[in-house]
Amino acid sequence: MPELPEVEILVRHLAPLLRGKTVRRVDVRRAKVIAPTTERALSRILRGAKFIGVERRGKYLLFTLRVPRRRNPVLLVGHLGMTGRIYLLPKENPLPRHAAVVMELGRHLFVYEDTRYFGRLTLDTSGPCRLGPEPLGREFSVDYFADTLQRSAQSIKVKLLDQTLVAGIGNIYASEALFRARISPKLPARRLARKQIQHLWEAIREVLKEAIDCGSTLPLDFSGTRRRDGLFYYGAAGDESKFYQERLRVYDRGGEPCVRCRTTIRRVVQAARSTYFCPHCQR
DNA sequence: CACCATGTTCCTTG
DNA sequence: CCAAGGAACATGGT
Repeated sequence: MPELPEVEILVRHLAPLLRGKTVRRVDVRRAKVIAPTTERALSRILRGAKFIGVERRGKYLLFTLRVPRRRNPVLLVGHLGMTGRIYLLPKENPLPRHAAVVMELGRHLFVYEDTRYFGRLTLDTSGPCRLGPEPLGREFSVDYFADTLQRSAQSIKVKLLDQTLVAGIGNIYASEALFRARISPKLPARRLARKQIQHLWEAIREVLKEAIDCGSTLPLDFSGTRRRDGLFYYGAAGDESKFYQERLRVYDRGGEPCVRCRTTIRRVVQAARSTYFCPHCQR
């Protein structure tokens, strides 16, 4: 899935394109992704609604729309799961096989496609309501981070994936941040020293900021017409994503030498997910 | 066929 | 009650 940086880049891309556009028609092709909203309800509320803005919260996309004859704007919540994509497609182009929700907007279609259908595009706001603070925001202080970590026996890697602790870190950036901070992913959260917590806090912010900077300087193509799909994250096709992948220091580098000490990078499984780390640099 | 995959939620076990 | 681990969700790539 896109983690925080990928969603941030997508939101920045979509915001100016969507602002002022009116939804003419809503086509739900996979009911699961709008649950618990029904197709009737989604269609009734969104038809005639106009996009005001798009924001990101953690890994969620928040679309705000003004609805005719309604006081308050409506919030449409998106989450890309592992394989979700959102882009505008010229009307004459064929729809992708796994188009889950399609909205007609003038000459373009708003397409939410998702091969595995793990993501969401819904009126249900409970997802983003459960999130912890933004890692790049004011609320995410070192003190808050330390207080929360001291109360958990969970391994620090698994803890970083807890979206109620801090929102937006996923499997890739959890490994990357721990490598940067030189902390073992297996260390129980409560056993981190204050200095390590400070380092990890900085590493998280640096890793995320650098990924956003990287994405915002690349010439991304969001057209969705194969090849480069605009999502520059790990696993995407195209030269840009290769360039991006090279920036990851440990993720998916099991068996390769550590860039700092040449020790072989190890892959371990924690909470059923892969973790990559350098057993020498990270103790 | 085997195993792996950017995420979240739910269930079981201890 | 809580934490931890695993399965489920669904599809595709290697």
